[in-house]
Amino acid sequence: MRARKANSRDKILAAAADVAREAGPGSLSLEAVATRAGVSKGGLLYNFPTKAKLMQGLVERYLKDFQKALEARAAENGDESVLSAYIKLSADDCEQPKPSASWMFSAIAEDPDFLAPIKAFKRQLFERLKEETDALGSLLVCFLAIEGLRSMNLFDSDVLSPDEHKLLVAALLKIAG
Amino acid sequence: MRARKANSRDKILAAAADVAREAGPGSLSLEAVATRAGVSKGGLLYNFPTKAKLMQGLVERYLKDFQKALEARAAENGDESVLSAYIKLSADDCEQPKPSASWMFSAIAEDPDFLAPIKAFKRQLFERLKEETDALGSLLVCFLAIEGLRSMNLFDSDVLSPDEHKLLVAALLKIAG
DNA sequence: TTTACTGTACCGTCTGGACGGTGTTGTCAA
DNA sequence: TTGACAACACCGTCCAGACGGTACAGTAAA
Repeated sequence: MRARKANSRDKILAAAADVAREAGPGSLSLEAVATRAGVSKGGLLYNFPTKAKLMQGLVERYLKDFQKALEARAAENGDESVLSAYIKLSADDCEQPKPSASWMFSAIAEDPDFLAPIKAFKRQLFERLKEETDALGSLLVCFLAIEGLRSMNLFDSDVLSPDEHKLLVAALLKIAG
Repeated sequence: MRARKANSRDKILAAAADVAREAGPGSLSLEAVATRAGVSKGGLLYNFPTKAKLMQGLVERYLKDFQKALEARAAENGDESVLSAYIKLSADDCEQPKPSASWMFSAIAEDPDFLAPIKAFKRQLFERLKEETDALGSLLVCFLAIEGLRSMNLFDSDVLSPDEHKLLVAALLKIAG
């Protein structure tokens, strides 16, 4: 059934992210994912015919979720700018000490091109933010700082204390206006 | 001889970085590195007994070079702050479109712990910068923005135009005071 | 003689993927 | 209504190839 299939796909994608996070990005094997998802290797290959398709699925799901979350934030307070929504969303995302996206490293190791959709999305987001604001300098600083925050979270590099994290977000929101 | 050995080590490390950049971080095999370095596999294993030692060597060389470059920048203009030196150094580093450090992804794939020295160094640098300045908010924004710049360069994500790059650096230097 | 390799042969392990099955579900003619 | 059949979702096994690492014999310079 379609429902059954969709469930399996989601279970598998979640399992892949878990394996990458816990066993390390270099240990993301199909067998490990299958075991983790409670599916046989054959079943995994049925849903994702190749490892490349699995990676692609990971990227697509990530992008879809991110876009949805951003849209929800932006719509939540209609008066607030997209940049503010992006700042707050990223701040929340980066609160978890364990990076939820270490599967990205697996994808890069497999083939750096897998991240192309993410790069494209980011460019698009930047363009959208540029249209929104007239202070390009401030936007650049904010955008890059968020990028830095996400990067640190991804690398599991806990340089900032919680207080500093809050202070940074406040400063960015102030710059964003 | 020591000179001969040291040369071989450097050649091998450079070759490893090249292979990671050109063939992709997931294709960093000992054989590929040996071939690229113009060394036999036996010779490679003579200099780096395991792949882990090779990765470790890569990290150490990177850190040593970075520290030296930063110290040189800071000493160049004695009146200038370390933060300014860090900003300028990073801006220059990130001017090359091709990321010179994609070997980092290979190291992460092998074992995320390989990056521990880099994290420690970054924490240390942050502490040093905190001592230097009294405007913590500004420092946080600058530090994270640089982190974002480096991250984008590492991921080969060319979102910023050269003009925007310059504008950003100027804005950061202004914030840094 | 020691140092710093070269070159080759080889081993054990792991991995992606192909393949042939199996049960369950849906469809449709009789 | 029912029985045949097909599509779906998945299982379990097997295999060729790649990889890290070992072992060892040879060699050329210092």
